[in-house]
Amino acid sequence: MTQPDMPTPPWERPPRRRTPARVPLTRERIVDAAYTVLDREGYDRLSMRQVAAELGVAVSALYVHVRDKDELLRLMYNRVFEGYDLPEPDPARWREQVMDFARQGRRRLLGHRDLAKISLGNVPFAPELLPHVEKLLGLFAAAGLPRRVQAIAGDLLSTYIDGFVLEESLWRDRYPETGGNAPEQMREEVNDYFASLPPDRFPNLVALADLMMDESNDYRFELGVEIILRGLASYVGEQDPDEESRSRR
Amino acid sequence: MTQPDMPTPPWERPPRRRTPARVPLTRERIVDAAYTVLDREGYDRLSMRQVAAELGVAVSALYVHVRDKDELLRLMYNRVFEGYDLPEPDPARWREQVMDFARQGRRRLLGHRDLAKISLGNVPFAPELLPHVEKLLGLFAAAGLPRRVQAIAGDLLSTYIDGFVLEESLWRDRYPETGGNAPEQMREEVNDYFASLPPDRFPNLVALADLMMDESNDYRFELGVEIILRGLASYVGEQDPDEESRSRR
DNA sequence: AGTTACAGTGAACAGCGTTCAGTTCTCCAG
DNA sequence: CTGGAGAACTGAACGCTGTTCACTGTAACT
Repeated sequence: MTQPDMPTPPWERPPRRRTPARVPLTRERIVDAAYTVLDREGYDRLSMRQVAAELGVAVSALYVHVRDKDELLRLMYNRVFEGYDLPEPDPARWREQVMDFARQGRRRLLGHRDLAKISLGNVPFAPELLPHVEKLLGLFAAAGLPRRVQAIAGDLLSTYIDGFVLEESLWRDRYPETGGNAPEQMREEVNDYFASLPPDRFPNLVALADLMMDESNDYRFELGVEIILRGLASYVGEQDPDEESRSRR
Repeated sequence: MTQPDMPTPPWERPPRRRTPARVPLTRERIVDAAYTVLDREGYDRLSMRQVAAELGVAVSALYVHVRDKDELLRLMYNRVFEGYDLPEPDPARWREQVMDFARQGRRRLLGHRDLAKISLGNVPFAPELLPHVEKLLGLFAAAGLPRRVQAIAGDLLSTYIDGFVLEESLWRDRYPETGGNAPEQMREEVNDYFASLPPDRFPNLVALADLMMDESNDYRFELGVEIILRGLASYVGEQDPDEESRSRR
């Protein structure tokens, strides 16, 4: 050990500890590993044991850093929003800005297998996520929406995004193999199925058979967002809807 | 035992077999039991073993009637729509009719604990459910919506309903005990939390604190549906949106 | 140098979905 | 009434799962 009264010569123990021999486990590393397992195995096979194995560590070691699997899933969820940078609200362009938010959200959820399943099980009220909620609300406020509409618009939009992506991944799960042209084949089969229904009992389904499973998820997604946007826009400048019923209570 | 050579008196064994001693297991009875377990234990504790125990039967007996747990969940999901009776489409009242569908959907999902979780994991394309999809589409067709909007409107609406109810139940799960006034207390706590945020960093959240967790889920739900309805209504009579981009492909 | 604090270990527990070789029961043909 | 076919159901087992706990080894501080 070093003498207390002598300065330590620099070559002796250069930094006090160069490499901690064992890389210490951290929440970050655990979440990283969890994402690796998620992408490789999918949500149903995402288990504490798999995550531990990915890190070359005993299962119980995880529980030192993470209360339980639920907390791990919450930590994974929080990361979905990392690096989301919403622009300053521009009242003139709020619709494009919200559409952009939606597109970005979908892209992030599609970035990891089954991530939508995790997202739907959580409410974005973790402290780390509040800045993002705040910014989205800012967009709606700038648009001039009534307060009550502002308060619900974020929910409505996020629910749609999560639900849409979840449905995308459900279809993917049902047609897992079949090589590269799986989505194409799936679309064809489903459309054929709808088209083959008895037209007297299912006139509308038959008539829309070609559109139920559109060739472009992107288009269907954006049309959905557009419908919501038009609904929101119809409230611009209005009084809080049903305001009097509130003061009546 | 009855004597072999004597005619059986009618009161002895009136029909050849009165009660089959063991009530035969059927899909119906299994789904019934599954709902009982779901209501009592919740989705996470809904297991094949619990269902079997509920029926007083070995686990493996279930697998004679049901391929796997996934199929059981699908059967449970199908029952959500049982007895849904949509009215004949009335073009003049399509908005009320759709709102009614939404209200009915939410009420059904709220009818059993965690049912929304099951609903979100399924697409309503089982043969038994197609009549309901057909009828909903009929409403949109009668409204005079463009075909592509018709094709997506059902998805949009169902996703919203499922997502909204799921979120309701997530909040319920987080505040399970605390007696009768749990929702009231929860609302207060959450609102206070939002109101206590630093106003310079979260101006919008603070400003909307009183509305984020409204006193009335009913009101928030219907406002969401109303937004969607207004968005849909804005398309009435329009050409298929982006139609030319489709023919361009 | 000895002590303290703790990250990480390995075994264990209870419960899960699913399978399968057997047993039991029902019903029909002879 | 008997015998047998076939379905319905059982019990045990396999390999998973989340979580806990007494333990070991290492690092840091006095």
